Amino acid sequence: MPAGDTSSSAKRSYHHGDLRAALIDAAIELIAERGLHGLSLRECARRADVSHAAPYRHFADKNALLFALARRGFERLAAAGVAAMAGVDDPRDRLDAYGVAYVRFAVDNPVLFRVMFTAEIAAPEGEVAGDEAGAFDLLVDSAAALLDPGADPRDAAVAAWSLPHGLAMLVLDGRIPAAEASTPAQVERLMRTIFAAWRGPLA
Amino acid sequence: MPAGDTSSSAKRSYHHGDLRAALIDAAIELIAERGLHGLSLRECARRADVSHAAPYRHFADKNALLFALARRGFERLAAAGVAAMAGVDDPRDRLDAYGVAYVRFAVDNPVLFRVMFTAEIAAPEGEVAGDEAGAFDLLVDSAAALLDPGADPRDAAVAAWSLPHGLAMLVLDGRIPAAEASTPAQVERLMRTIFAAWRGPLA
DNA sequence: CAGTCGATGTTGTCACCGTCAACATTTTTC
DNA sequence: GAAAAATGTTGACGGTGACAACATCGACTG
Repeated sequence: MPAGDTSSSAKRSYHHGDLRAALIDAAIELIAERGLHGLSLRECARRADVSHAAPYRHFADKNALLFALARRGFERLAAAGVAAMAGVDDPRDRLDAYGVAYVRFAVDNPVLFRVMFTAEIAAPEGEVAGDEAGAFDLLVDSAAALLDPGADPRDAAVAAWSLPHGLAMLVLDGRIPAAEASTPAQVERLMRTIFAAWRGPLA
Repeated sequence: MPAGDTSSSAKRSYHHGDLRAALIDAAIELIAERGLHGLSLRECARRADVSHAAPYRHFADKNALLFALARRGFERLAAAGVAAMAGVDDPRDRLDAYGVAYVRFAVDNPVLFRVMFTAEIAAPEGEVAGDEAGAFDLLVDSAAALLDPGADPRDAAVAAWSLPHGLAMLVLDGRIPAAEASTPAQVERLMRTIFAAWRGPLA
């Protein structure tokens, strides 16, 4: 082979190199462009310069690809939550920071977020979901830190998850009037206002 | 025609009678059985004992059918909210009642609720969405009643919407541990506990 | 270093789907 | 009672998910 040609027009000598990752990236692009129902394995294959059946060497079926997207999303969300709470000691501030990071993640990664919480995406045969449970544990721990030692922190954790989750969903769906949440700055202000108004009762 | 035969096996003399409603019912059934991506116009037609292209006399396309489902959902949700708040005078109790009714509606009508908040379902050409804005106004009014006259009630309304919305979504997605929300009674208790813990700061 | 074998990519195929056009039948309207 | 509008049918087309059979590449093994 004369020279390593990385231009997009060159044929990748039969094997692709990292088709799995290319398919995931193409899927995110496609969903961003055409919506979830506009995703097709064949179009992903086309964008990866590969034949229409090649994806089946990396994903058992379309659902498996979506599951991989969801998993990537949960990993990044968990990382964002941990990062947001790092260095924050006050339990209430920790929950606030988590909530703000949660909504921000959703706004910044609308495709991943929607896929993460799209039902009908089941874990393929051998896979285990685990990641979202981890995120929930993080909430339970933070909620436990600001309740009486004897109280059950799970209800507080559910509340602490429901509010940012609902806000994120409504913003993503455009249900919140545009005047309220059209720019990122407005979204940020909205989040902080709501969380501030809501943090009181958990103590 | 000898006698009015309403049995399912009899052919409805070319015209169906109320195909539009039959298609909507079939769609709800189908989604309940196979999920949103398992919905197909052809299968709906089959279940209505009608040819595969007949639905196009009542819906411009698949999206229009889904939009009709969503609209039915918004109407019923609004009715449930109004009914729940009827006779409740205290503004906080009104918001509580709305929230509980909201989550209950979602749990009782998972198919409608999910379709209502599935993005990518746009209003067909001549249609207007309006219904969800009405639901939002209801929240704003209730929130306004318990704030200082000068304060902007919209943030409170968004919060009052986000919490039940997020809770409903998480329960529907099975994200809340089964031990927390497996039976309707548990869901009801969870809702009331959360709303009770959260109602304080709005005053 | 040759040969084998698993991983990866390709071609071909099938059933199903959304959508349209052309045609048939029924109901309504004048 | 005929014309017109509404409703249902048949047939076709391109796109899709999924599978089977085949081709090629890369890595290990003797």
